[in-house]
Amino acid sequence: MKRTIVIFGTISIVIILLFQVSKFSLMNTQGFSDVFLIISGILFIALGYFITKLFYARKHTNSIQEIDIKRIKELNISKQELKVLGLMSDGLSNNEIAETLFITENTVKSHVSKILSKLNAKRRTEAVKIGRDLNII
Amino acid sequence: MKRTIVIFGTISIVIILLFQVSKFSLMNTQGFSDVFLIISGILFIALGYFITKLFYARKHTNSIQEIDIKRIKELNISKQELKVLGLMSDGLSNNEIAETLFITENTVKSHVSKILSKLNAKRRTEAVKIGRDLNII
DNA sequence: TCCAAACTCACTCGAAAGTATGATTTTGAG
DNA sequence: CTCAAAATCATACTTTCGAGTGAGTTTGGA
Repeated sequence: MKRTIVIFGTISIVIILLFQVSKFSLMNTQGFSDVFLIISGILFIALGYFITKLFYARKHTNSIQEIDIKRIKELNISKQELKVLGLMSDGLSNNEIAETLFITENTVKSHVSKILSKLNAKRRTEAVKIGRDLNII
Repeated sequence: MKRTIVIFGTISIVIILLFQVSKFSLMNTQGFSDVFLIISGILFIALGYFITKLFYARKHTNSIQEIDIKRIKELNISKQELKVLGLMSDGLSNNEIAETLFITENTVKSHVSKILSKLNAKRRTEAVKIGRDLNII
């Protein structure tokens, strides 16, 4: 918020200054100067460039997919289930997941089953895909 | 290539036109006009905006991980195997893959087996993970 | 404290997945 | 045209998954 205000304030000031400088230059010079016009144009283009870059940078960092906690809660997926899902997406077998989490394979199986039903998936590969698409993993 | 030339040509023309219009307007008007200056500035800013957006769009599509054809050849993965791998990563079963590609499940199995050995994976989920990491899918 | 949800585990059974081997047909590059 | 690689399919066998059911234990919040 604060940052937004500072940035937009700065931009506004720069624009106003640009216009003022432009006006003075044009008014005080009798012989009109091509060079000035070109410089002025370039400055404005540069301004457009920075503004656009700013917005793009913002959008970009936002789209670097952070895990969607809200959706996890909506789907009623528990902590342990999420861990299991993550290990599934790493390509581990039920047995390997069991060893990683210090639980039995049977327990892993029951977690997996619940994950599949909650994500509406038929297979673990599908669950992983859905999990990825929903930004859950 | 062609597209690049067209785009840059267009931009060049627009810029030149803008400068010409600016010059004429300023020379023919005795009383200097604020309105004109503002419009001119906005136009230039818009130009900067479009140019920047163009470059960003290009960079962006490039950074959206294009498939690494070189590595596919290094790993000696064939076309059909790649298709199968892609369908695996979509969470399809061997049977579904078979129906999608109009081949039998047995054939799919042999493809999958080859993929697993080529990617050094023990399971299809692992193969998918490796494939993703290597930008093969 | 009490309870629902989460976590844990087990057992069975059927369905997928994966291995191994071998054989035939297509295809593409030289 | 030729030949190797790719693609196709099959059969038999093993392993892993996943469904379904049931039940004991933890845990966090009202």
